[in-house]
Amino acid sequence: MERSPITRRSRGTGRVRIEDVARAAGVSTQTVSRFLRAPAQVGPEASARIAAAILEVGYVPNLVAGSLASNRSRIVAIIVPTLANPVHAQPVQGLSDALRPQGFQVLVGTTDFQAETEAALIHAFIGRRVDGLAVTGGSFAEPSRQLLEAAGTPVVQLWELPEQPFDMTVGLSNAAIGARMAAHFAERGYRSLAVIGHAEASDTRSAGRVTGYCAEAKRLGLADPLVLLPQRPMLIRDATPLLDRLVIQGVEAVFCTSSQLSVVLLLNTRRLGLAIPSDLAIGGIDSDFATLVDPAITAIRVPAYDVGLKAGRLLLRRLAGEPVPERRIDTGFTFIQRGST
Amino acid sequence: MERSPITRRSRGTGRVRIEDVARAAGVSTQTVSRFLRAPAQVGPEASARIAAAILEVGYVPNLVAGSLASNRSRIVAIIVPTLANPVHAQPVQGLSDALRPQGFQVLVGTTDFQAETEAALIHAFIGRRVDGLAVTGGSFAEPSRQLLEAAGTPVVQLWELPEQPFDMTVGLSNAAIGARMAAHFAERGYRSLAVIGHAEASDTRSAGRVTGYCAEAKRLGLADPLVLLPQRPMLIRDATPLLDRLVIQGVEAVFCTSSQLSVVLLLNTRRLGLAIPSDLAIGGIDSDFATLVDPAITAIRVPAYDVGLKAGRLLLRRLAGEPVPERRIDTGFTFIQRGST
DNA sequence: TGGCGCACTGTTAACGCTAACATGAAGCAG
DNA sequence: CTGCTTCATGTTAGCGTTAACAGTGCGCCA
Repeated sequence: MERSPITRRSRGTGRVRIEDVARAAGVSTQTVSRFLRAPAQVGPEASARIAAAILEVGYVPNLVAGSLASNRSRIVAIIVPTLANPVHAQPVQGLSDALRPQGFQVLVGTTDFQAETEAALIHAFIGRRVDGLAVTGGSFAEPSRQLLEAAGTPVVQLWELPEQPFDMTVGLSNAAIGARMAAHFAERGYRSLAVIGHAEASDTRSAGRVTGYCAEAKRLGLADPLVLLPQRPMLIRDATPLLDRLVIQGVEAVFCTSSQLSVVLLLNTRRLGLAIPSDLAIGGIDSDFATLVDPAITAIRVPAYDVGLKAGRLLLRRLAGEPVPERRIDTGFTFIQRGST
Repeated sequence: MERSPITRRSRGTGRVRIEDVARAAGVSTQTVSRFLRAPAQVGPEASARIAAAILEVGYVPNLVAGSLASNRSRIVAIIVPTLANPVHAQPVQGLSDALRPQGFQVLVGTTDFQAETEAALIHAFIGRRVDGLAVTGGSFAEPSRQLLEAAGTPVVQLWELPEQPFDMTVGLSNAAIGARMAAHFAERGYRSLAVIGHAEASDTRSAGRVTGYCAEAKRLGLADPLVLLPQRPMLIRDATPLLDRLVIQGVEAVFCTSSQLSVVLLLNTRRLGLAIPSDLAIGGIDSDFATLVDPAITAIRVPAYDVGLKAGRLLLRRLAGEPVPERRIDTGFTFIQRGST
């Protein structure tokens, strides 16, 4: 069985390689590689010739090959439920801004709130050998945990502050948000409180806010707040019955745990002839529209951009091999008093 | 110069490789590779043993190595100005949804409207050997064009409809949007029109809408609309002087070229005692809040999600080697009449 | 003057996968 | 039974880079 000598078709991509640069500059490929990754290690004449050669031949380094050889991809992935909601899109922006200066790129995956999609994304991202991963929410399924542990990929959870994070976490306390609003209402002299949350059990964020709000009301000696949990997302026509209910119950101040809710509510008070805040005080979560309505809405601003930014910085520190003393970062939140309370 | 035999430290990552699966299943690595990429080519017994072996040894394919060998990364990149604005975040979601089922991942880059950042991102993405690229807006700088042409990467431009796209494009005509609103106003009997746009020259979107609006007004024999181009982004306190101006000039209907603008304007009409639409009709661009105000705002909905989705499908067709007859896709837009006109 | 360290550059062998080609067995028409 | 095709699988040689190691030459100090 004689084998014919190399007649095999070349697999080359025809693109400029590091070798072409090396030849044009009269150095070895390794020197070119060093020039790109650690310029300080390369002498001035060689640097000048390499820089010229790169422009001359039009070289764009193949980062895929580099990743394979170095076992570092310089890619960080982020998993969010959806990009349609700015509260989830902003952390992606923050992460991207933190990482870009260091030459990292961001892979995004959206789950549409499906746990199995999240698991599939984690699998795919580990396959891509991402250097780090940011995941919205607090809990992964067991196979994902094992996968991540086996891969040793640094992971940051976003928005949650579990006592024992899986690896690292950046978030804030929703209970503290609720408590802060309750304390504000108490301070302003409102005695009869209510809160409108979200019925879906998976929305732990809203649930935490409701819990913190009620706990603080109790601690301050107020009556138990009226807790309303509409089933559906809030629409404009749902506002009137809700408001009726609040008025009938003699509620003086209401906290809406989502940003849209407070705006919808406020826009509908006028129809019922309610004066804000004298007949009813409204507190909510901040958004662009909280300041557009009249009166502007007292609100708590959650630092969505910061969550991503700080997650990115945490990952960078870890990837640089620096110690990360604080594996659990509380971003806090901002309370903004406006006319509605 | 005798060289000592292999004492070199292994560079292996210690992770499970395709070879481990092959050994456990009693087949060659190539068969495992085929099982993963083209299962139909692998016999049933071998398939069963490979599937079992993968679970047994906990194999996660290294897609970086695969990309290098096959020269296909199964990554598509998208460049947007910012993710803070839903109109730009939505196409990312659409692209992601179109590509995920086919095993593609999405790399996002944000430019913050800086041309040089865009160029740097394009360079980095080509270095990553992305299989396709979606870019917001119509024009790249010359070095980027050359880079993209040399790399042969399929490119979709988003939001624009140039006569001669660089490669492919998915967008809509802003002039048509303006014209549609002008036609609507004319049809409803409004004779004295105005438009509030955006002064920044880089905002070609707003400029196109203004142009189309005025052209259609002229075509319909109406007087030239009053064109207002506020310098700053619209704040609540800017609304009153603008409204004053509209009233003084006897304007009957105004078109706001951005979504927030129309809401701000409408929310401020009440203070001035203006009745909508009898004293002033307001048309705008759709957003969540267009239906929350009273009256709800007649608006044009731009299909941001669809722009990304269709861009993704276009790229997929191209990457599958299918012919792409329509390199220029007009997504159109939706006109929604509500109470404000 | 010799020895040592430092700065710079070069050589070799992976990294983990897949394209291209090869092989062998089975099917099948003539 | 021959020659041809098809199917399933194996073998070989990269893909383009970087880690690890090996010089080489120079300056500096004892």
